[in-house]
Amino acid sequence: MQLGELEKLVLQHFWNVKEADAKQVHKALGLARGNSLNTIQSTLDRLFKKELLKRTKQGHAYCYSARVDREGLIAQLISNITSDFVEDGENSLIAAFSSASAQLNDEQLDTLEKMIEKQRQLRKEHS
Amino acid sequence: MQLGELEKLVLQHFWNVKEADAKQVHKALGLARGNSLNTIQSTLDRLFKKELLKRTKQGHAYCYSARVDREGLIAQLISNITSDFVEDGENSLIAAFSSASAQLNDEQLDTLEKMIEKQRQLRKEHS
DNA sequence: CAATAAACCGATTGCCTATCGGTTTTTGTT
DNA sequence: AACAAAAACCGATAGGCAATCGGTTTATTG
Repeated sequence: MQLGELEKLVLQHFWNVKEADAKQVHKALGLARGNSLNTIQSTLDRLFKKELLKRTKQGHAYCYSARVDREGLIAQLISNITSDFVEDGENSLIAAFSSASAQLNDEQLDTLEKMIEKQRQLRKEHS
Repeated sequence: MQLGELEKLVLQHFWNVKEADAKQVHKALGLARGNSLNTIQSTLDRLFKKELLKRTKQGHAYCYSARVDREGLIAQLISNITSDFVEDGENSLIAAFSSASAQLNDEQLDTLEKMIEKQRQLRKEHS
């Protein structure tokens, strides 16, 4: 799945603002870039069709919000882009991690390990 | 950097065969797909320009070989695709790892940790 | 210095994002 | 119910890139 520049901006916006309709997104992003409201609408629609945003009719306008969080999208993008190069189609994310870890130096491996610990910790707290 | 289907196939080929010229790649991949030799040449050239293959004049023909290994390419793709969504421009690979790890379950975190250990082990052996 | 093989150039197609104008549909109001 | 305003929807265009090749130029080699 290919993401254009505007699409990325819009996604980032929805990781900050819970929800918004086309007009609001236009005001927040489009005006500064000189986009028409229509351009914003098309982009929202494309992201909806890609299942990255969800929407509900709120009165007259669609109200959009993120369907995936930042972490989820990143994981999905990694899987997509690397799935052709890794075995284990079941879990191309793990496989990609594994491959990419070869590029890290010792210090970075440490960092990564700490992140794993932090993840585990987060989960304990949440349960 | 966007990779097409044929480009991916060609890259994979060069992770198996050290080096080859256009004619050989054509024989190995192109014929089965019904590609002309020219199509293969264009693709090799595009990959060369993307700095994913290197080449040297060998007699009359260019002899191509991989410029990045599988792990390096995967790491690069991850960095490219995620750099717009992660802080730490210095190290979008680590940042991407960190983000994506939120998507893994406990078992997968274990797996990942074992991979890190394996990496460390490999390095000890190599030194 | 020919003959041949490969590189190089340019054109076309197809797919996708970005971009809008214009038309249709919906909604809230009188 | 009729209408005005707002939003959705449709269709068209432009631009970028991979894929695809035909044809021309250049280079190699006997």
